Amino acid sequence: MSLPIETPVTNADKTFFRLRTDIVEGVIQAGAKLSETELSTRYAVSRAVIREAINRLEACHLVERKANVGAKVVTLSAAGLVQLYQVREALEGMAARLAAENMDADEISDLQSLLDAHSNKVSSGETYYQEAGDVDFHYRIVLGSKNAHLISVLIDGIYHLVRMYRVQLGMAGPRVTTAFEEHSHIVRAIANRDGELAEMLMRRHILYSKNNIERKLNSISV
Amino acid sequence: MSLPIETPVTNADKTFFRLRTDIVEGVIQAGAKLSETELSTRYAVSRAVIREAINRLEACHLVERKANVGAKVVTLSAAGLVQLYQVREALEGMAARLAAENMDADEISDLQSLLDAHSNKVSSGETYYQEAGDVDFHYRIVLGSKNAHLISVLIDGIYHLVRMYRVQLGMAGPRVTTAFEEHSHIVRAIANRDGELAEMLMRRHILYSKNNIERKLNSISV
DNA sequence: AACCCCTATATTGTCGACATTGCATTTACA
DNA sequence: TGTAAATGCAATGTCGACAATATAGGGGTT
Repeated sequence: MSLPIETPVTNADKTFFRLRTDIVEGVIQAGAKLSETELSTRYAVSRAVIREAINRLEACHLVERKANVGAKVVTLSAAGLVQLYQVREALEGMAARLAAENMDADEISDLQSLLDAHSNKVSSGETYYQEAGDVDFHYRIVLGSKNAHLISVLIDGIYHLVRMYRVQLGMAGPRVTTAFEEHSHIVRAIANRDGELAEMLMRRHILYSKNNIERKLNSISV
Repeated sequence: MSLPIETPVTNADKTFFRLRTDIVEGVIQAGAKLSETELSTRYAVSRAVIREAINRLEACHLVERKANVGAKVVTLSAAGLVQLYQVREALEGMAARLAAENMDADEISDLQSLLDAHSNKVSSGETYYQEAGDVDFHYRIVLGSKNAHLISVLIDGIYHLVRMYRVQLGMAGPRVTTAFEEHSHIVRAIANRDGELAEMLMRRHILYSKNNIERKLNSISV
């Protein structure tokens, strides 16, 4: 996959990435307190490095901080999930519209062949690739919008939270075939340079996705 | 006005707010380099405080940072403005939709009376109050969405950048009466609990606003 | 004269120590 | 006995010093 890899250069970068994956994957529990001193000994770096990492985690809404008290990992809730998907709907809808206007031809054909590849994997029953494929698809459209703000908010922020919900609710690969068809229709709209339709389809796609994960969440807890 | 005021508690908070206003108001020029040592002497705080402030400024897209090199204030451009307003359109459109669903009755009547007050000020020719009134209106709708992500991204991030464009392009009070009518229609849609219409109207309102400021920008530079 | 390498300097990254704040336990008083 | 002030502790906030890195300038070579 041709996704731009984030390359950590400084120690604070590495610590930030480690902490982020640990939080998203649930190694550090949701709602847990992040003690600066404890983390600095655990990761063998100074408290300044930990502080910078925590500040960045706060910026992407994975932890909440209170002055003179400390930082906590965010807690997952049904309300939070709904709000998250509302923002996704707005932003990714716009991203699809802009992608229809701004992606160049070879990017679109790449996207189409990506979809074909996924089609093969799915029909051969590879459940592993499902989430990766979904993520890959959405990434390309967001990047195709060529809008730096959109890209930053979604890829650096929201997607990590979305993944945190997915992982911690144990969503392996739901509604595969239907989602695949929705992806197809979106790509077709983009190829036709129909931004308005692309936005509509993307918003519905995310709405369905939200309803699905929400149902799962309600069936598990409370 | 009943806007929630950010209260700085720590030294890093104060420094962050000071730096932010200095950047938005143009006291620190767009594109200027932010030297940690220089700022620490200028503001009489340690470099750690400055670093934390700069990190937060980076999080809200007011400065850009490169590892082992330093931080620069963002530069304003026509393309950047367009992208910013595309995000605004998506997010505030959704905010208006959610406000129509989630604001309670007294919040809506407050919003209505706010609009009436502005109407008086505008017809009496107070140009000063125009931007404050506009900001106040948009703030209330965003807060009325009751969506924490939406609120955070817009109020903590995007609005400061928008204001930076306004201030540095010398936009005093453009298209007052037309904007006021647009506000009226949006409030009416919200009062009727018509989220779909509220979103449409808000998106158009922001589109018009973008076209206006864009025209101004093109007439000044290049 | 043009190019490359090397060195000097200034800036950022990292660290450990100290100051200050919040919280829990204890103690004094009504 | 219940409440409230006082105290001790642990965590965060802040600081100055040291280490690592990038950039600019000079010197040497072809």
